[in-house]
Amino acid sequence: MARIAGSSGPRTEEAIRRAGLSLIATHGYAAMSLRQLAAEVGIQQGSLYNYFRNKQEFLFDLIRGHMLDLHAALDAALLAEGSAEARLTRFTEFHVAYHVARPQEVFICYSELRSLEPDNLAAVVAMRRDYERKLGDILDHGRATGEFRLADTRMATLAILAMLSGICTWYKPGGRLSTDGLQQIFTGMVLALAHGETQALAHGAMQGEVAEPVAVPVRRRGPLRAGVG
Amino acid sequence: MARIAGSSGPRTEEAIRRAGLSLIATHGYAAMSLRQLAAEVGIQQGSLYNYFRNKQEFLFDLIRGHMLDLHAALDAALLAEGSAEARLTRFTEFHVAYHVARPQEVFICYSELRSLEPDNLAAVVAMRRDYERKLGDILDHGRATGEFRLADTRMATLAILAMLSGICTWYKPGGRLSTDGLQQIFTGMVLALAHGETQALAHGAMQGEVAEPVAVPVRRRGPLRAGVG
Amino acid sequence: MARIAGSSGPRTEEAIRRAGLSLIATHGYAAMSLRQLAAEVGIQQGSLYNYFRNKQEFLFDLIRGHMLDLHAALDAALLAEGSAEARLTRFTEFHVAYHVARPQEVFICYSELRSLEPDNLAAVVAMRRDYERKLGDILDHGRATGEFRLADTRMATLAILAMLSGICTWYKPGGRLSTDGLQQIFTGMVLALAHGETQALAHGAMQGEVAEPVAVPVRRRGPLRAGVG
Amino acid sequence: MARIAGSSGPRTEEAIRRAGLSLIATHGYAAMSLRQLAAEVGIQQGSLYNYFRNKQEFLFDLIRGHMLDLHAALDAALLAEGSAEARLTRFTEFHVAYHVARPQEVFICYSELRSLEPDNLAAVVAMRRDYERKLGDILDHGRATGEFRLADTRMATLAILAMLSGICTWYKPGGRLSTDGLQQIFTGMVLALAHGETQALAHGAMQGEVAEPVAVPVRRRGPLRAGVG
DNA sequence: GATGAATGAGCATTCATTCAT
DNA sequence: AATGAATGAATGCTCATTCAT
Repeated sequence: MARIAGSSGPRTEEAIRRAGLSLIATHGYAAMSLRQLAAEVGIQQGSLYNYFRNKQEFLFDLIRGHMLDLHAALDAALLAEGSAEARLTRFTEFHVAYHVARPQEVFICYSELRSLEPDNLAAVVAMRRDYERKLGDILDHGRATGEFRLADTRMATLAILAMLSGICTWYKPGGRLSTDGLQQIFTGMVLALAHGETQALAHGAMQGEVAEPVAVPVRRRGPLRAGVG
Repeated sequence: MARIAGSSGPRTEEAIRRAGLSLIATHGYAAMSLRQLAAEVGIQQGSLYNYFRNKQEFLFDLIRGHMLDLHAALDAALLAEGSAEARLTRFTEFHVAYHVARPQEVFICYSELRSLEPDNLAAVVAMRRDYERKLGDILDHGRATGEFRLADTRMATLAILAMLSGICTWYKPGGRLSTDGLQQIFTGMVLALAHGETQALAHGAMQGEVAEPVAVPVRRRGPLRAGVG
Repeated sequence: MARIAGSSGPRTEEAIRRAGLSLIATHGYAAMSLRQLAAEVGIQQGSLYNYFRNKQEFLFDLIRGHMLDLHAALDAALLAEGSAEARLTRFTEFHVAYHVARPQEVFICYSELRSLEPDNLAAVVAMRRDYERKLGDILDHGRATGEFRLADTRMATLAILAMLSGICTWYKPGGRLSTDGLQQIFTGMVLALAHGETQALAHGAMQGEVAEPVAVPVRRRGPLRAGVG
Repeated sequence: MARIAGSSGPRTEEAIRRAGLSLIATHGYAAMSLRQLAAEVGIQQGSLYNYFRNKQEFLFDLIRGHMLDLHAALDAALLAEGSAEARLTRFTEFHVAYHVARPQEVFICYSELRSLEPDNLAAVVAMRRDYERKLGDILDHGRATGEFRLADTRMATLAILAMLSGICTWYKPGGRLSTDGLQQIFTGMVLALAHGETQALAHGAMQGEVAEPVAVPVRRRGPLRAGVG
């Protein structure tokens, strides 16, 4: 009943954020119940509503908060001027480090966009577009200076981001590779991608001429329920 | 009551699969209700159970069916022998074509793994690992023959798959680029990545020596509910 | 689980309506929980939603259904032509009989208007206005023919309806007076009211001149919590 | 935290009473939440409990307080002796004036009786019966002196109170009629009702003999959910 | 006198699922 | 193969109330 001795708003709030992050990353927003969340935190369900107005707002706060942090950290990392290559390296190292440091937040920022209501989604998508643009600017600049040879910088932007962001789907702390190791390997791949396209395109074109078209079955055969009538 | 004139199993089954695919891709498995699904198909909720034993089995059937198709189609595409480069090109073209042709199925195969119950998950993960291995083998082979210069073929496997699979998150039919165009651009990037690593690693190493460590904020400041308390 | 042998939609629906009517009349719409309603009917809460879309719709259906009945029955009762006095007698007898026959429905039609959402409220208020107009027309007609002497037919309409409708707040079947008795007594009062105004107005005016103004305290003194500080 | 500069008990108490009155009159006791009440007053929910022990006590205080005022004011209004007719006129003028002056309090005294717990209800019902008796005594006295011709003074008491109390359901300040106007019109109707019954009864009896019985449908036909199967 | 954080029960509503018809 | 009525548990959320500060 009533306020528990020693209870304190900020502590509870932090616990809610942490538990929510973990539950959403594990089960997904729709599958996480506020009962679970409250239990994880060790409070009653109703008490959650001292910290957010509803479940959707909670999700939005988590995602928006993370995006703000991400932007601020990226801006700090890119502060120092340099060549496009230097900047791309910087970007990659930053992105890898960030994904390794906060994989859950990063993950839900991708996976739970669909759970955002239209207005909230619009706000987040705008922030994401800004982030993409920062990478896109580096690539455009590098192509202009001749440092990079890219057929399509928009595609390259999306490809690099997908490649780097994939890290958070399989990275586990204490794995085979350290953050440093990951940074080096991924920087290598990103720079190769950015530099080498001319040569690669040649290959691609060559192949394109000779290759038979790839067959993609449009429909599966057989009943939905395998093994049943 | 009872069977409506003209109703027919196979037609209904196909409608259920199609509607389910679309609903799960849009809202997610947990957020899709069987009410919605039945309404979309134009039948009563109870009738769905003539086509699957429960919601989980429905999801598993969709994912498993797709994985079977994917493997069969990939094997067909890779039948012709060739250099590692030729095979990587083939793989990339296939993967892009498949993702463009069936983006929803591909998408839920990634996004709804967490909604699978343990046994079902294990089965799907095994199939996915097979798929990854097929790409991994190409990369390993190419490195052995000296065609590719890759620091870490496992990382490269994951990176390439992430890059290519990202397509289904933004691809819309009728966009700026045709399937052909996408295939060429992505083949270019993948080959560049596979070929160019040595040179790139040099850059990475150079940067690595000088660069200040990237700062990643571990915690956000400020209250959960922005603008309040 | 599932359908109980012998269960049947129409029977359940009727039971829900009857139980709902009684619960709303007794406790009020806001204070009636759907748990209570389901328990009264002997089904699970969720099953209620086979019969209405939500609580508000249930209330609206009850009220609207009753209003439709009321209008149909009044029209039938007033079919026979006659003098204004005959019609007013008919109206009164009908209204009393109806209130005595279905006191709960009548009661919630007055008391739960405030629980209706704006659109539903508008629909009901329109029907009520029609009903009032039917009485108003009788009074206007009677004043035009000289049968009635009324200072203000609108006020008389409201006064007569309030007087008659009050019956459902205290009427209990099996009380001192039969329906017939009530009809006669209330017809007498209504006709007296309608006929006698001239004479009465004279009194009113006389009193009005001499009477001291009535003092109405605008505010109570003393603390809210009697007996506490 | 703690006490805000300038806050003061009596001012807050008055604000709570006023806001509560308005909220209960508008939405009903059960539908008014203490959240709403606190928000209206501009304090936190918990602070309300400095002014009442619980929600029920708050309602009871409002109703009881109003009934005390009502009695005191009526007694003052009826102090002067006079004929039954003079006293009935006085009563009517007073009742109308009071309802016009404090429509919300009057309204909840009728509409929220059902929300009172048994003991509180008993106390209020007793006060109300006293009030009715004061009118009943006037009518009985008038019938004894031959001033009034009433078939049933108990019914007349209830009818007159219902008629007059109905005012608070439609009265809006600034309407077509002033308080004076309303007093005159309603006094006219009440006196007509009290005087005229003999003549009216004759009519009623006449009608009663000839009239066909009024048909009251006991049950509505058709489904609960209009327009659906 | 007021706050803010908490409680625990209760709310209307939705869920996947069942099964007699 | 389909329906419609049912279940029982769960959902997100609100409620009146408490009390250390």
